[in-house]
Order: sequence, then structure tokens, then C-alpha cells
Amino acid sequence: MIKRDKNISNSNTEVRVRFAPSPTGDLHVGGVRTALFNYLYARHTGGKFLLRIEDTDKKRSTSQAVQVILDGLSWLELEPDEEPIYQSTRIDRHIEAANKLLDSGCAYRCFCSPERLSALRDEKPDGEKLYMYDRHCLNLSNDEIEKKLSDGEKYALRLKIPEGEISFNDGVHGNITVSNREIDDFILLRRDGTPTYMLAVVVDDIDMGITNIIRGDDHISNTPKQILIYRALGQTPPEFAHVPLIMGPDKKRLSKRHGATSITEYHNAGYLLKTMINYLGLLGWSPGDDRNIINHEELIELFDIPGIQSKSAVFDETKVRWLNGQYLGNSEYRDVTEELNTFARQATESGMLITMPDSKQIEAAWMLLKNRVHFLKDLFDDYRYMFRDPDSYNNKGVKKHFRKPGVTEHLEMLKNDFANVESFELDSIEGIIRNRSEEWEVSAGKLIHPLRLACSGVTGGAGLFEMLEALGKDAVIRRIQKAVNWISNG
RNA sequence: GGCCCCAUCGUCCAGUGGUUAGGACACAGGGUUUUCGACCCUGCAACAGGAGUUCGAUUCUCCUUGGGGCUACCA
Repeated sequence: MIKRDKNISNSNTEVRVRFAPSPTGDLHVGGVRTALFNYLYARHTGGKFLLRIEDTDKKRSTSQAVQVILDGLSWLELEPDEEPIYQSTRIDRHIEAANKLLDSGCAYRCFCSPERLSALRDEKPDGEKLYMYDRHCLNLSNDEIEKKLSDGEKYALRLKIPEGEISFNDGVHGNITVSNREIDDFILLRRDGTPTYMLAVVVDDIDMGITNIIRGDDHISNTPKQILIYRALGQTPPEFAHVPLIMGPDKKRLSKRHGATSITEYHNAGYLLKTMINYLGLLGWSPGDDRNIINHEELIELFDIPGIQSKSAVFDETKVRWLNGQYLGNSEYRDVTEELNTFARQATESGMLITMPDSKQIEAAWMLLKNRVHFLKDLFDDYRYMFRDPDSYNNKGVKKHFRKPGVTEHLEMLKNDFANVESFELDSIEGIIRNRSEEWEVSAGKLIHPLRLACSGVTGGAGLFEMLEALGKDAVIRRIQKAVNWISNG
């Protein structure tokens, strides 16, 4: 009974949110977070998540740039529930709305030349008062207007801002009130007849049936203007929630100079989508507890507008990196097989690896090192010795472990032991080393360290026995021999 | 300059009209031990400042300071 009532009310007020990026060439992580919040809100409420491409600026908008957005959202699994709307295809609707505003007296023609406007602006003594249009054309008589029109003079359409004040309840910031005196008679339609952003957004949001606008903080001061358009059009504005922007470490708006900002870069760098969703989901929002790890389903279940932080957050690359390491450590080989292959191929093509490793090798290396890597590519980069013989040995390690009496002899003997063992496995490997250590009366470390250096070229890494097993008998024998030769010659 | 938003460890996120103000990343120290950028433990570290309300404010109000945003015939 109650449930049915709820359903009825839901069907009347189904939540419809949208992500409305302009295609500028990359998909910014800030934009992704906005998209994510919208998506989560839609999923949480059982509503719809829509995508609108704001491509009215033809100079900057290209189909490749649109594709970047589509690909990014697709990777993150933030697919819109309906076909994307392209703002550029809706210009007729925008103009229609503008004309309606003209007819109803809410807007007026402005014949002022750009020159006059800029002169007006320059006249203001340095910043004494903010520039606003002086309403020069507001009081033009009908005759004057007719004359200018018949003279073929171009005009822009301005919204006539009424007296009063606008206030709205922001889901994040609470009540926000702005005096209309602060609002310019801004332009709806340019002299060339094209709609401005301010108009287009409102008209599109109305037509798309948007009920909640979740967007960046930088739009707060646009909101009163847009509400004025809604009202002039006789429409009820949607609910607003303005999410604070993401900052760089210097507390300035996150931008290229801070490093990677596009989601594509993070994808290519080997971040998992789970990592990005987790990190971005918890950046500026929290379910009210102190968790750091959260998955997709929990996000949907718990996400709400009041949990959005009202202060801006700094994007911490160190923490995302750590988080990625967490997810990697918890991933099974089958979860990342495809991506590992991609990075292996890249490493091979770039010459980092000599030959493309086979899947058995990759899996063995992965199982050995997944808890130690922060990125998938680390496996073929920091730990490339898993796939190719070392061509140099760590200097400090050489001094410490190679330049000691008896080392080459020990290595030779161990090599023979390994060659003679029938099953080259963890236990047998350890057994050989432990036995020899006792027999020669040297600490196990005296054998382990040189072996590690010989087989990997470095002094750190996973446990030696596991590493040797993962490397395989042939490689171990080959590498020991190579190291012995190297020590003898150097 | 004007208008708007914001203010808890270096960073992210909790928290309460009375708390030893908590967790995570980072950092430092120690430990396990076969090494380590891996693991474990410990430590460091915050309520921006000033008034007011109150028996009592980190929490509520105001001011200051600081940071951010907007201020286009860009979006």
C-alpha cells in the first residue's frame, strides 16, 4: 500500500539529472566527478542520468573531442540512460524561446555596437564600480526600434532583469540570495542571432525535463540569472546542488600545470576504473563515516546530496596512487588479464621488454608482485626483470653481495643444485638453499642476497624463493651463470 | 574593485554545546626478516584569528583574515 503510493509519487517526479560538458579536448577529472555525482544520484533515486554535449562553440568543438567524453564515460561505466543531446542541434528551440521572451516583454532588443559597449566599460574608473549594461536600448520607442530594424541594424536580445532579489535553496550550500541589482541585463541572443550559453542551458534543461542540477560551484553565480530565465519562461526552476571544485595542491583550480587532469591520462597510466570511481566518489562527498574504500554498489546505495562537502577538495595524487595499489593487490589475475596484456605489449613495443611475455609468465609475475605494484605497468617497468635477464646489477648490491669471497663458488654450486632438482618449486628451492647454508656454515642471507642480485639485478623485491619459482628453472640457471661470468670478468 | 561560496592534522574524510577531537594518505621512528618502495606497530600533526550567545564553544551568530568562484555578444 505504502509502497504503491511511493511508486506513484516517484513516477510523477522521477529524478532526471544531466552531465553537460563542453567538448574541449579532454575529460577533466573534475568533470568526471560531477558526472559521477549525477550518475549516483540518478541511480540512488531510480531516476535517469542524461548527457548533453554543449558544443555550441564551434571553434572549440570537434567530433574527436566529443568522442573523448564518450569514451571516458564509457570506460568509467557512466553511460547515459538516453541518447546524448547535442546542444548545437537545438538552436532553433533556443531562438524560439528567446523570441517568446521578446514577445512577452521579458527581453528587449539591444542595438548597441560592441564598440559602444567596450567604451562604456573603459570609462569606469579603475574598478570603482562593476560594469553593467546601461540599458541604453531599453527605453527605445517603438518608432526608433522600427527605424533601426528597417535600416537593417543588427541587434542582440537582452533579458530585462526585474526589480527584487533571487533566492534559491542549494542542496549543498543552503539558502543563497542575490539582489537583482547585481545582475546585468545579460544577452540571450547575440547580434548574429545565435543563443548564448545562459539561454541554451535553461531551454535544454526544460526540454530534457531536468529535475535536479548537480554541477560545479563555478556556476553558483549563473544560477540566479538562469532562474530569471525560467521565470520569464513561466517555468519552475529545478533543484540545484553546486559541488565545490577540485583544486590542485596549491589550492588553485585543478589544471594541466598540476599534472594529469584528464581521465584519459589516468586510464592510460594504468589506474583502474574502480580506483577512480572510489577516489572521486569520496572526494567531496562522504557517507558520514570515515571509510576510504567504497565500491560502486555502496556508492549508489549511500549517495545523497547532503553528504556533499561544501568546501573544495584538493586532488591528492599520492592517495589515488595508494588506492590503486590497494585495488591491484586485491585483483585476481583474471580481473586484469586484458589490461596486463595491453601494458605488456606496450612495454615490448617500447623496448622495455625484449620479447612479449606469454600469459603464464605474466600470471606468475602478477601473483608474485600484485601486492607491491601501484600501477599495472609497474610490473613491466619496475619489475621487468621478471621477463628479461638483468643487464646490470645494482651498484650497492654488487659491493655488498658480489664482492665477497666465495660468492662465485657458492653461486656455481647452487646453480648445479637447481639444475639437478627434478621439481623446481618453492619447497625444493628453499630446501636447497637452507641445506647449503648449513653445510657451508654461512647464514642463509649470505646465499640469498647474491642469488637475488644475480637473478634480478636489484636488491629488493618479493621473497626470493617465490621469485625464483616464478622465474622458472631455466631462467634462474641462465641468470646465475651470467652473474658468475660478470663477477669473474669485473 | 563588486557580488557569491568556503574555512577540523600538510592532504582527504569523520565528529560533538561538555570528547584524550577519530580514521586514511603522506611523513618520522621501530619491528618482523632473506631484501624492500611490501607487511606490522608506534609517533608526529588540526578545530585560522577576534568578539558575542552560553555555566561551557571546535560546534551557534557577527567581524577580520585567508582561499576559491563569478563579474563576456565563452561555456
